[in-house]
Amino acid sequence: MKDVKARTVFVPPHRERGVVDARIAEAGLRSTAQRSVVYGVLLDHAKDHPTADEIFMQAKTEKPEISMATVYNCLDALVKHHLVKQVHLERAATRYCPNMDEHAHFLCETCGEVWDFEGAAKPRTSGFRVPSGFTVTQTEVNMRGVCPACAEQEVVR
Amino acid sequence: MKDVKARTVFVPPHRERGVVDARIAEAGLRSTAQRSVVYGVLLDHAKDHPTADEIFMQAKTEKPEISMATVYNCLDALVKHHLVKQVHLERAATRYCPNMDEHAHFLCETCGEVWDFEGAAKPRTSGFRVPSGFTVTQTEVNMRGVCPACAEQEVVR
DNA sequence: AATAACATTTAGAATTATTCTAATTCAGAT
DNA sequence: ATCTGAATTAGAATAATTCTAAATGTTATT
Repeated sequence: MKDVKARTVFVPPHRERGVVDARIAEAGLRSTAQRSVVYGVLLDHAKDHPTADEIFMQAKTEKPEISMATVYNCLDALVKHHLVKQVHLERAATRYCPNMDEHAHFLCETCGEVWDFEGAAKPRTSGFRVPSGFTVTQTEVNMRGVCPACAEQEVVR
Repeated sequence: MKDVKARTVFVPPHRERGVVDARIAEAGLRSTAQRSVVYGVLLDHAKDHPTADEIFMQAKTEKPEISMATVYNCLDALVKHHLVKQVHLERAATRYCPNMDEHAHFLCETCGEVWDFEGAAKPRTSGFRVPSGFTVTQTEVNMRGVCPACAEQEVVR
């Protein structure tokens, strides 16, 4: 009874079998089931900038045995191998972002949501005086303000 | 016995009696002894980007009754009134910076120290596509890499 | 296929940072 | 001097993250 008919599930292109694993391997990481799930979850929720806890909960639906410690381990490995960025916007849980293109993060101070703003050339130390002797390997730009939806609410109120 | 001779203590200009309180009041904050100490400590250690805990320990030497909760309250008030910036560089304790001039923060990934890099015009959304409807009130630029001292060590090793 | 060597995962405890609570004290206006 | 709301306090509570030691999985070698 090998070919029980599987329910048809839409698999988005970035989650196709092997694609995620291949990217992990390319980055020089041993690809394990857990890393694959964690990275996959992040790719699915690229716009959401989820926290470790949110990733954990989602990962559990795909792999119920996964533990929180593993989620942290995986995230650390992914960060170290430049597949994922940590985003520190608030005095709250760290968020994770798999979009490695140059972009800024915008935090709406009213609703707490986070957006990506695209832009700019790669090594943007531009505009700042980097003293000689310092090597800059990464730059992060965080903005805060009010998003359109919240601005709308203000007007109504 | 009113005029016991006080030991002569050097008071740096930014800590002169009243100056700190005046700044707090100007910012629209009620000036209390605790806020004054917390802000004063920050001004003394502007280059250190101390954590709440470090500020607490230093503040205690000036005002032993102060509590950690008050340090957090004060810092929140100072941040809200734009006398101090929160700096979120790592997955560690939030740091605080009383330098409100436009500048970037640089974290040395080897030794963990933080520097200020001066620069740039005020509302620097420059280089990023801010979608219409978003209002940006603040921008924070964080860089990471290796500081000169640590680079030196590398070479020697 | 079995083995060795090593990396990864796991559950749960431990630690650290931050927030909350309720009682007390204080600052500024009257 | 008194009043009122805001600020402070100690300590408990919560939340995020790290640590630990045992178990499991992976890869290279036979």
